Amino acid sequence: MISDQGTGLLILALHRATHATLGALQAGLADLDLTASEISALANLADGRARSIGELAMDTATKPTTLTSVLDRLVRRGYVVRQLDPADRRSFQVSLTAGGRQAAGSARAAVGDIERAVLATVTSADLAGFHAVTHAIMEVLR
Amino acid sequence: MISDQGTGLLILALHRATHATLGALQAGLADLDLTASEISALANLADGRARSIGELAMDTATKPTTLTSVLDRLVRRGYVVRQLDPADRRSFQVSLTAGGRQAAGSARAAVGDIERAVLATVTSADLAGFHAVTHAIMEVLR
DNA sequence: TATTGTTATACTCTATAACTATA
DNA sequence: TATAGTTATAGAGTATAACAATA
Repeated sequence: MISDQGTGLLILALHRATHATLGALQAGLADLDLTASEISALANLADGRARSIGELAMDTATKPTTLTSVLDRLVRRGYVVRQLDPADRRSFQVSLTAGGRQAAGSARAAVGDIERAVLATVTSADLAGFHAVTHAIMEVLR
Repeated sequence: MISDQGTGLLILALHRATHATLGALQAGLADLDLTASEISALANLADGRARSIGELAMDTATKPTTLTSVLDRLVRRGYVVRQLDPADRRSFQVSLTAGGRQAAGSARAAVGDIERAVLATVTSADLAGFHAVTHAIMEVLR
């Protein structure tokens, strides 16, 4: 049943779910000692595609200035590398190292574990609706 | 179309949408000079119901220790009050002041503005699906 | 001139552990 | 003993503005 018509409950539910998943991910990946932002960066990079800082900032909905320190830590731990983009030497291409691929795999797996548990209890129409709403949010705020 | 089956894309989409709305809310409420956590606390209290710190922590999916400083600032600005719960004097009842009701109303309105724009572009089945998924997330992580 | 990303700075968010008061 | 919330502490997230290098 639909009970909110612009009351803000949709956004509050969104935020609650996000906070809850971030907390669970940090707990589930406690042995890797990763912060929420580090998990988010790794989970996004887990597809193996190299990205500029700006692209990664868009993917994680953060700002480049935030990513600087997140990436500094991931570089220090040997999980990612920054390589100058030959095509635009103002910009870096960020990619995973071999060790980083393993950590990113764990992050993506932990995210996937939560997701599978959720998918087991909703219909595919529900899932499609969820994606439609999050997509609409990004469009509205674009 | 449904393209993810436990790949983690659902959770990544959730986090992106949250970050995007928090950024937009802070920008839209710039004249009130509120942080994301303050907006979240006010938006939750906007229904007028007094809550214990623990309840508010559950509503916002944060920890009581985080709320201490958030509430300190809101108290200092005259938006909320902490009153000892006579029924359990270890605990506080947090509620809005008159000024706080106004600020909370603005926060809830800003949240509602985004929500209405989103609702205008999705079906009610999509919305129901969204709620089913966020609810399932909270259940899975409970 | 505009853009990419970093640096510097100043707050805010967050967790853990220790603590106080109450149950 | 257990629970509600605060305090202390330390590290991480965030924004803004200034900056360097490149386009």
